[in-house]
Parts: sequence; structure tokens; C-alpha cells
Amino acid sequence: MPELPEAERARSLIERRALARRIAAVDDADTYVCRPHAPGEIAAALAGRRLTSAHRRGKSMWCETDGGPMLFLHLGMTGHIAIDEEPEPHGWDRFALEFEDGGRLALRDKRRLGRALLDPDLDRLGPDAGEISRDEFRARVGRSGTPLKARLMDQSALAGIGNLLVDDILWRARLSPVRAANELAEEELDELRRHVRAAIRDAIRKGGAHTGQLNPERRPGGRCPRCGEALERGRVGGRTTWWCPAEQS
DNA sequence: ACCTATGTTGATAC
DNA sequence: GGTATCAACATAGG
Repeated sequence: MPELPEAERARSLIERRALARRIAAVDDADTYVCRPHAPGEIAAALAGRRLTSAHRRGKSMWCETDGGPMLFLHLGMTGHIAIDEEPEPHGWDRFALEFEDGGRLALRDKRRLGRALLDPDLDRLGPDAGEISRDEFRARVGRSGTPLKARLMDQSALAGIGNLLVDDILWRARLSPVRAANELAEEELDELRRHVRAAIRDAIRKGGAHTGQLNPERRPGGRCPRCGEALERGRVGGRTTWWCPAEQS
């Protein structure tokens, strides 16, 4: 489920439950999830250390350690963080810290598109979608001829918005996903930013990007929760897109 | 069986 | 440079 709201919940969970616990062992055997590290590299770097802080920008998380490298975590498409739970019986724990006190932190990810690695390069990640300033939003979103939906999902422009959240945001803002981003007037961009922030705030509170009002209608036969019009389905920026043709322009 | 779908990201080709 | 497409992964469903 992971978009920005899920990542924030995961970060908060790590902050509340995993900091300051001494790491006794690390399971970094999955060479795909832990690429480019060889098995044992992350383990060697983190054994005996503690996580000291948990950070997030967009969907990316990283933890500082006491004297060691930074640990980067990404939930991919199906990942979540499980703390002090029994190991997943199907082997879906792709990476884990085992604490000296007997507990553990696992990156549990059926589909294996999540990541765990050391000392990440975050240079190509835009500012967090929930924190971005008005001026920066105008500049980063509004100066591209690409479809609005694709621009909002471009993690190098602004970080954190995924496929479910973006459809909800554009529906709230009554904007068409295919409209060119640079067609929007400054006031429209400011208004859009308000909806971005509100959608993120609501989703974090309610538990995830799937809790948006539009989400239950993203299916054949789905209707606009406001006006009742049949939703349209299409492909924008390579992703399945649902919108209200009557209201969103 | 085979085709499609799925919350992400990166490489690649134009 | 930007934009679109495909592939990486694994599973579910028609």
C-alpha cells in the first residue's frame, strides 16, 4: 500500500519502537532487496549499533545510527515494517534487524520491490509533498508540459505521491489528470497544493492512501462521490487512472 | 493455460 | 531534457 502516508506511519513506528535498541544481528541475505550490497555487508556495518533517529522524505525512509552508516528503507509496492512480530512464515521478511533484547524489525514485502541499503543518495528526490512551499510547488509542478498526473507522481519533482493518492488529489481539486501542468494559473497551482496537503493529512490520519473518498469507486461501475457521474478509466503516465469526466477539467 | 491486473522505481529509447 | 515504455518482483483473478 505504500505511498507517503504509509511511509510516514512506518517511520513513526520505527521512531516509537525501534530506536535505541542494540542490534545483535542483521538478515541481509536477499541480494535483490539489499542491492548493491553483498550479503553480510549491512550486517557487518550495523551489528552492535543502535538506530538513533528515523527520517522520511516522500516514500523514502532512513535511520541514523550511533557512529555507523545510515540505513535506508523503502517499502516498494507491497512492503511494510513489522516490529517485534514472529518471522513471516512464507519468507516475506526480506530484511530484518534482530535486537539484543530478542525483538526484531522486519521489512515484510511479498512482492520484493522494497529496498534496504546503506548511505542512500537522496539527491534526485524532490521536496516532500506535504512540506513543499508554495513557491517551490509553483516552480516544480507548474513548469512542465507533461500531464498533471504524471508530474505530481514524479518523485524528483516532489516526493511522496503515488497512483491512488494522485487520483484522489485531482478529484478533490476538480482537475483533469491529462491537463498540461504548465497550463495552470498560479492561483490554480496554489489551490492544488492545498488539496495535496489536505489529502496527505487525511490519509495519514485514516491510515493510508487507500482511505481516500475516491478509492472505493476506482472499479468498473464506480461513480463520482459528489455528483454521481460514472467515473472514467484511462491510462495516464503509464498508470491506470480514474476520474470524473463531469467535474474534472 | 494465458492474459490481465496491482499501491514503485529504474533503465532505456526516442 | 523530457517523456513514454518496459522490466524488475510476486501474486491474484478472469
